Amino acid sequence: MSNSRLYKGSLTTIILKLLSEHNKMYGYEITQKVKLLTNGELAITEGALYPALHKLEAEGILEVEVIRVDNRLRKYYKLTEKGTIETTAKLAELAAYIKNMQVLFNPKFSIE
Amino acid sequence: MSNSRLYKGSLTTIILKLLSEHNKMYGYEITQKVKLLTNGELAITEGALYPALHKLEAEGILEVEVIRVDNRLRKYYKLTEKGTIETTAKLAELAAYIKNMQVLFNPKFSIE
DNA sequence: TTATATACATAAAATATTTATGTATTTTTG
DNA sequence: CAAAAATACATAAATATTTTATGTATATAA
Repeated sequence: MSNSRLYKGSLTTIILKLLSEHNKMYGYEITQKVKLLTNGELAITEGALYPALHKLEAEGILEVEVIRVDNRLRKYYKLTEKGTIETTAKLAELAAYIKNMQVLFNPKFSIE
Repeated sequence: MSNSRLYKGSLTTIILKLLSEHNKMYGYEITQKVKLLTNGELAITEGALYPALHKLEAEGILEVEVIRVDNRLRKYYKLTEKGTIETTAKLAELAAYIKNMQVLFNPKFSIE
């Protein structure tokens, strides 16, 4: 996911956000969408993505639908009801993270 | 560091940024400063902090000065010349991370 | 026809962090 | 005054996430 360690911990949030916007997506599609949106700067590795999707499915956050297209399999994932709630929570966490990084990196001047 | 996984990978960047502003700080002081700035939302655990400081010292990014205050030890860390360069790189990485999260999530956020 | 793109998968290794301890001194509180 | 909390360091086992390295197979582009 880029040589920067900052992305660690962001993968689940990114997946859920994309699925909240696109209704259903399959794994490969997610990698391409992220690459496209970030101009190739962020490339999700398959070794990280697929286990993450399987975990979210096992937790009941995503549900899967397998479709055969041109003799190749696609596993479409979409948010469950629980997943929609979880996405809201993850977005709140991201907002809190950003807020805290903001105060750490844009410190207002202090008297000492 | 909070129950949110998003902070994973941010610790080194936070340490370097604080040291670039405060010249020298000791470990416990860093934990308190972060807690104060984030209103207690982000608490750096000692189990994460001390190994991170030792690693940065071993890499020549930080140098240490041990001082005895009231019969208790303090290990003051400050950026080396290499550490100052590394901090610039880390801040650039943070800017890139934020830019990419921005296009993925569209929040308003800037370092400057 | 060969390389690349599409599409999934897993396992070993690396990395970072949490959780759980540990030591020891100083300060605050009941 | 005794107990608890705060200050200040440290490490080790467990956990979680990601990278790196493979693997399978089909479709399309060069």
